[in-house]
Amino acid sequence: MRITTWNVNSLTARLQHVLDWTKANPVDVLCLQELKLTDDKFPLDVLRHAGYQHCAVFGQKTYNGVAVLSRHPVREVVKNINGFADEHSRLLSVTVGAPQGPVRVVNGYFVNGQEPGSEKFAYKMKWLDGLRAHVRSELAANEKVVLLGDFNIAPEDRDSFDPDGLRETIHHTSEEREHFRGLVGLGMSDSFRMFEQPEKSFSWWDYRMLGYQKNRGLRIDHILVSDGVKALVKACTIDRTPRKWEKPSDHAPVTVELG
DNA sequence: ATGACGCATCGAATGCGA
Repeated sequence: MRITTWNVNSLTARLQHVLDWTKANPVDVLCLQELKLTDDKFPLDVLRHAGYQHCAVFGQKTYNGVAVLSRHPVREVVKNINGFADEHSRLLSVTVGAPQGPVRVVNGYFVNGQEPGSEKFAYKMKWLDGLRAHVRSELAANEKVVLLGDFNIAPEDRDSFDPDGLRETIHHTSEEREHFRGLVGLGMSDSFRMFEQPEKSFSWWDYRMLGYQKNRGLRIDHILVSDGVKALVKACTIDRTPRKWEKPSDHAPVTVELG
């Protein structure tokens, strides 16, 4: 069973990439972020035809928007963070009826935050407070929990192409990293770091100034797993292939394989 | 400090991303 997270930066602009990628990589569950479309514009029929019979969608016009595409039934769909009023569509929690037993999948498009000290950064911190409480309750209620998505946090220096030059800038601040460790502290593991990985492994590269060609990137897309999932994890990989295609998303898909 | 690139918005210039 494979579960993938991919920030597509507009599903409308990236639909063909999603179809091409899933044809080559028919993962069981595909979690998307930054749909940038409303629910009524979601290409449900096309994705069903591609094998994703069970879709949960939480869209928004122009910005944000998340979805879970699944080959197995999904149930108990929850939009956004319980008890946290939010104008944005950023979090979608579903239970996937997997062959190995139910897996609670929490798909997030975390707040960017723009700049430390800004209002948007304060919103990011509040959102992360709410998320931690949300994940704590999911862990209390479910043995198998997967928290994945675009975290907009580079957890460690090795997750950035320029950790010294970018120290305490957005995605690199101590507060953001403390929040990442807080999520891990609830009893979750960064599946990517369970395995030996190439140096300078990133999941996002700036469109500008040949960011991808120079591998000036960040690892900000993550898959965290609860202890009940950890024992099943066989691999976690970033697929840079679609980043080389014409008109790519600036993010690459990240996939965890469960045995 | 600014812009660089891409996407969305009713039609051009701007906001936003990371």
